[in-house]
Amino acid sequence: MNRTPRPRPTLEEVAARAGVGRGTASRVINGGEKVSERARQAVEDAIAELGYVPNANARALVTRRTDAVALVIAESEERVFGEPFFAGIIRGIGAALGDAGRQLVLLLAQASERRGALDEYLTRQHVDGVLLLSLHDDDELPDRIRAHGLPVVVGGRANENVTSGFVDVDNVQGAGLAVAHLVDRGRARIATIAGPADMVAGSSRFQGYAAALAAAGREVDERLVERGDFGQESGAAAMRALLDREPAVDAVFCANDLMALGALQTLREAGRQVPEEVAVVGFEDAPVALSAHPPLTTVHQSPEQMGREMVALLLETMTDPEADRPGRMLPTYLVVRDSS
Amino acid sequence: MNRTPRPRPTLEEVAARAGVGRGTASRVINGGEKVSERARQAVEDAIAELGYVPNANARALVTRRTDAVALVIAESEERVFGEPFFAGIIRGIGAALGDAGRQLVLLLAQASERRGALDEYLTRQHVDGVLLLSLHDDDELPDRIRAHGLPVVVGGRANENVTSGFVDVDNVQGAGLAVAHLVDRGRARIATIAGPADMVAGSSRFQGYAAALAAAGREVDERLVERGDFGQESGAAAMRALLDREPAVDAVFCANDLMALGALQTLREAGRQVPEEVAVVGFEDAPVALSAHPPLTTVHQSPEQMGREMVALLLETMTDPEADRPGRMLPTYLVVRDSS
DNA sequence: ATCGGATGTGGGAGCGTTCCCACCGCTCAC
DNA sequence: GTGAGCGGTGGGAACGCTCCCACATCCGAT
Repeated sequence: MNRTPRPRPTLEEVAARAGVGRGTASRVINGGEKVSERARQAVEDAIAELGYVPNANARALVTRRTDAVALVIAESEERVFGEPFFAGIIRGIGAALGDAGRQLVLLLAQASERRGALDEYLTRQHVDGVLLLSLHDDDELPDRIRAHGLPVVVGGRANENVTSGFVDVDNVQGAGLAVAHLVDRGRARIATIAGPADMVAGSSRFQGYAAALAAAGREVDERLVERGDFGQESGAAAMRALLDREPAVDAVFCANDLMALGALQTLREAGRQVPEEVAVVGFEDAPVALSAHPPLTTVHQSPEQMGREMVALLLETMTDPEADRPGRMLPTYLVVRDSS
Repeated sequence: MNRTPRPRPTLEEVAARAGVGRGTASRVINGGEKVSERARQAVEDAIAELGYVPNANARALVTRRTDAVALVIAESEERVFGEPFFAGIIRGIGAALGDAGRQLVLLLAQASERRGALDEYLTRQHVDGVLLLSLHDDDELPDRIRAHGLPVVVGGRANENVTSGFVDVDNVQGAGLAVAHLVDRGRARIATIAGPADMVAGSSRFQGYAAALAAAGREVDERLVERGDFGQESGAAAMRALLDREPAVDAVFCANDLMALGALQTLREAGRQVPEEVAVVGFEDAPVALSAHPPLTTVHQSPEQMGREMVALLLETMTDPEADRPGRMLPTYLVVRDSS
């Protein structure tokens, strides 16, 4: 049906039909001030009859804004759709943008060969701002984007010296919480399975571990430190190494839940009781933490709140690009379950 | 630095700098035919010096195309980021669109209250076409979109009588494969744990089950039919019901892998050997199928291919919106592992 | 010489908006 | 009665691009 889709009506046509000028019609559409009730009604009727929809391109051309914000995720589909962290943060972002009357546009920065296309898309005035999610090392994407005058907010810094606005979890504080808890529980030899040193989440959680030990008057014992890659298997391997080297270990703080799961697995295989003989604490409070055996004590972070915070920061930057805004650190808290 | 971000250069400025006309500059940018080497060089230099980037809105305003395609996923973040199916299909779509020089824009149709905003976005000439992913029942979204003259392709029909172009897995054929396999293995009492009757994936897989039994000269025995909701727990419950009612059951075809996992769990608890006493076959070939105990025999479908196919269909529709294009059914094949 | 056809080129028109200014008709104060 | 002020209105200009037509140039064929 309707084989010939007549061209979309323009504002001019709406105005003509309503018997008013183009200006008045425009005013009605844009929350019009100073329009008589009579004119407003006529325009609204005309819009309904014609099925008029404004052309966003024409509008953006003159207003220089699109009311859309891009969320760029620089990870493989596998990771994005694997970690529940992303679901949470996207929910937060979507909700906050919706409240602000803006549309969320999600872009995956998959293969690096496609990076060019992404760049173009962002640069060509399709969106008013960019949220960037990537826990990766030295990505020049944020700088490239900003070079084009687009506001950017990064979620989870890639390295310590980010120049742009960012929102991140306070990793140092969170790790400190976890370790202080283990100290409180009277644990004597508190080990850690740290994350990669070249990721902020890795290095700063280790930093928090060291700080909390220092606060308790202890020192970091290299024999009690192992590193993993945030994967479960690496956690298991690290735990084996720790047990070999230091059988007397009675607690371990893992830089994320997945590695904690691996540690739990190794401990089970080694016949060590958790938490009686060895206490285990994770970081993230991912859903798996709850269903682990035993349920995992872990540092809770809220991806949803992180998303909201990113949006808030971006909106501020958009209204006043000049102000130097500091990054935002989100607090964490400890969820004590049965593994400690 | 650069506190006053001078306005973006326009095409006119590029042309002036290169000492050519606006038309020539435009020609260079758009894969220009009929441009002298000299002019091309001058324009390219000017572009580089000025850091010129075309304004997509201005371009779209006159060309009436944006070279962007939206992928709308009408599911909760939880589901989207839970099922690996989505990761696969998005990879396929992204790759295919990239090959076609188009940008993928992902939109989540989360809370229904936000549906209005989504509608607007799609309608206002931001994208040239829409891919819709939703396995839900009676969604009017596709029709609304099409009413605005936007080409749409739906992935996985919601119901039998879809009017739009769609791409779906051939569920009937796949289920038939699975059941025929069980018949071949000499199974006598082949049960099924079907999906919801109001989803195509549910009803047509059941249909395939019935057809394969008929082909083997058997009839559907209502006592061997249970229904689940595609969740693991529902599969476990259904299996319990089957065992209670018909202890002699020696095979079960599950409408998806997750329910098969649940069934496996129940069988283990009931002390039944798989596959010796009871054979289990799933549908989907999700990653979990491989890591199940025992590894699950299942019907393989390729979400990635489905994504590519959706894009192909959409591109065709975009070049010729008139032609009535039939939906596309993708074939499946059986992956035999240790559970049958 | 003259012409016809490539090959390049410049720039006007127009895409559908918003912005803004000029202007209209009233009312109210003086 | 005059003028200031206000609610309301119409439409020109501009946003930055592509399209297309007119035109200028140069070549080889007649």
